[in-house]
Amino acid sequence: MTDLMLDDVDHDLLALLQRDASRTLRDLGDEVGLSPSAVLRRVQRYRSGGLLGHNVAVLDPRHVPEVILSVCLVTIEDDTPEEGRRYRARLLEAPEVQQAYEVSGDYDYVVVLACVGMRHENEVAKRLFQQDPNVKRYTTLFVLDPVRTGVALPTREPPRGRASAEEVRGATD
Amino acid sequence: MTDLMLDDVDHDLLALLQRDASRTLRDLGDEVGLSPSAVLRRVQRYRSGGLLGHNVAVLDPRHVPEVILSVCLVTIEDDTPEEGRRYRARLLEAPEVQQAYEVSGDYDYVVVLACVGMRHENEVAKRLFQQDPNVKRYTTLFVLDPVRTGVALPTREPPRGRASAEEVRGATD
DNA sequence: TCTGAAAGTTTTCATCC
DNA sequence: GGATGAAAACTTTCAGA
Repeated sequence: MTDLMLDDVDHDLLALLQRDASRTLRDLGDEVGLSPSAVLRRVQRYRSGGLLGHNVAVLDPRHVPEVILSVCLVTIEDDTPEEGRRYRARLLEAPEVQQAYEVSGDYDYVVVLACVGMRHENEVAKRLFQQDPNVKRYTTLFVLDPVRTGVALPTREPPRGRASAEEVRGATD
Repeated sequence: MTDLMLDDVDHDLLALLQRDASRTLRDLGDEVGLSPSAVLRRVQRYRSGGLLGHNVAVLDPRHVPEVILSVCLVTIEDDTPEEGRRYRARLLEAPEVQQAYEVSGDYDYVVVLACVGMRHENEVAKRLFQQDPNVKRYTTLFVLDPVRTGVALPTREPPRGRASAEEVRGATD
């Protein structure tokens, strides 16, 4: 799939949608200088190009009772492509894996778990890390404060200067 | 603020909204066995209780040209409450900080950066980590593969069994 | 607290620029 | 590509149970 060509209005729209996807087409159009239907056409283009996925509701982790976030740093035993593929499949099977990244550097995977209560957290960590034949070692960092959570991505390097600082800020500040 | 009381329907609705917040009230109501207006009343309750925040559009990082995700493990110099507060404020000023967690264990903060191109990444890491007076040391783990990204939270411990495995899965699988 | 219907908006699409 | 306007669909409110 070839990358979509994005102009300035596209970058602005994508930043706005990542902050609040519930705004109306008219509202968005007013902000970027387009009619509602022109906004819709662009949004449909992002979707069919695979750039824009679903809209999701964001919960505030501080308001979910007993929620425990933890960051697990994982070193795996056997880094063949095939074993890697299988390990990633096991991670994806677990709904508690909120995020998983294959990384370069001192570890092989960074996995963020979202669990309800310590019992749950331990059970999941045991299954995914302690008992997994492909994990050499791992460390758990428990989250004391989720300073910021979000999945907003910049679509271009922000211009230097204060005016653009808000552009890609996540929705859960 | 006191926690909201959530029944089974609430847990189901919250899981559905975290997967796809664009579904209609009628559609959601059909799935959980309520009328559209009953669903609306519950959603409004989550919002006013602070549990449910904005809806956000999720981009696929693999489709954003030049996007670089990196996980930075940070050890800080001076862990007084006041210095910690100031450091978190500096992190929150940077739009490139997609996620930041204060953690217990081998490091003090885990920071996920989302940047456009290596030049941008280096510039941000220099500012937030190398040049920050409160950072003792840090390591950068570059993301080779974003196996899963998302912010879905479970609101209750999932029952054991295959039926519930999809319940809280993120929207970007 | 729910249902069901009415009123007000929004999304969507055909058409023209 | 974008604007306009009409039709369809959705959200929101409220009366009644």
